[in-house]
Amino acid sequence: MLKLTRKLEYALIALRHMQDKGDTFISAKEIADMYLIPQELLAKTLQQMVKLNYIKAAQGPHGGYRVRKGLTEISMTQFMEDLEGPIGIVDCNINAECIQLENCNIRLPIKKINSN
Amino acid sequence: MLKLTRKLEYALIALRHMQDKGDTFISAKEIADMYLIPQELLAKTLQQMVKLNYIKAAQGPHGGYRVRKGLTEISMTQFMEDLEGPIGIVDCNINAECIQLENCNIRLPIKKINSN
DNA sequence: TTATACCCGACTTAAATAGTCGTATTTAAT
DNA sequence: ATTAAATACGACTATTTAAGTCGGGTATAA
Repeated sequence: MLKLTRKLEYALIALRHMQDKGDTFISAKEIADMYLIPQELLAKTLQQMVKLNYIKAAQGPHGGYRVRKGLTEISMTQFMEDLEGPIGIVDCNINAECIQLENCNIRLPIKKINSN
Repeated sequence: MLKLTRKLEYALIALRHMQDKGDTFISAKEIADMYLIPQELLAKTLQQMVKLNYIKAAQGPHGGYRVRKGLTEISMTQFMEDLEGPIGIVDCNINAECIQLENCNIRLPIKKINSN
């Protein structure tokens, strides 16, 4: 069982909920209450999703969030990476600081796996 | 970039090293020194791998570890799960305690993803 | 009998996730 | 104008998980 982070889980729940509601703006509070999610945390996540242009926000009373118009399919992997940063099989390819570059015997195999 | 845990990384390095050495027993210390890995941690991981029957151990002087005879291909996913426990996309299917069972709107979608 | 190495559990430290709080800003409604 | 409901955002704390350490035990070759 690959563990989704809570954040991601909340994001998915909220996203789905918003999709069901169409154009209507839904407040973070409303979603948090409905699914028993910590409101502040959800709010922060939603704000992040706004920046990522997955959803739109409206401020003020009766404000809230709704999915961005034109958003149809979301790639799960993309969504995960957007919210949590890059996912891959070890960062030894990026991390040039690795002290065992010379010795490392798994770089090539890993590289192959990563590109799959 | 999916992050491997260090443990897994160390396990792979060690495994590969042992593969190169064939039948010869290699001590945890030797591997740890060569790849600058914390010895105790590596040792524990190797012990785990023994239990999982990936490798064999020999005690006493000139003892150490070598890959189990007959071990040819290793499934990466299997290996990961063996060392780190089950990997999946959220444990809401297992976790019957979940307080939002009723409301949850992502269970079915997740279920689909998990089985992929 | 000694030194080397595995075995194993308990412990500590460090890092990442999760969650909270305070304050500012926007805006609809009165 | 004022108020109340909402987002925006950064700083903080708490919790959980991963990483690493330590101490005592057992096996065995020399």
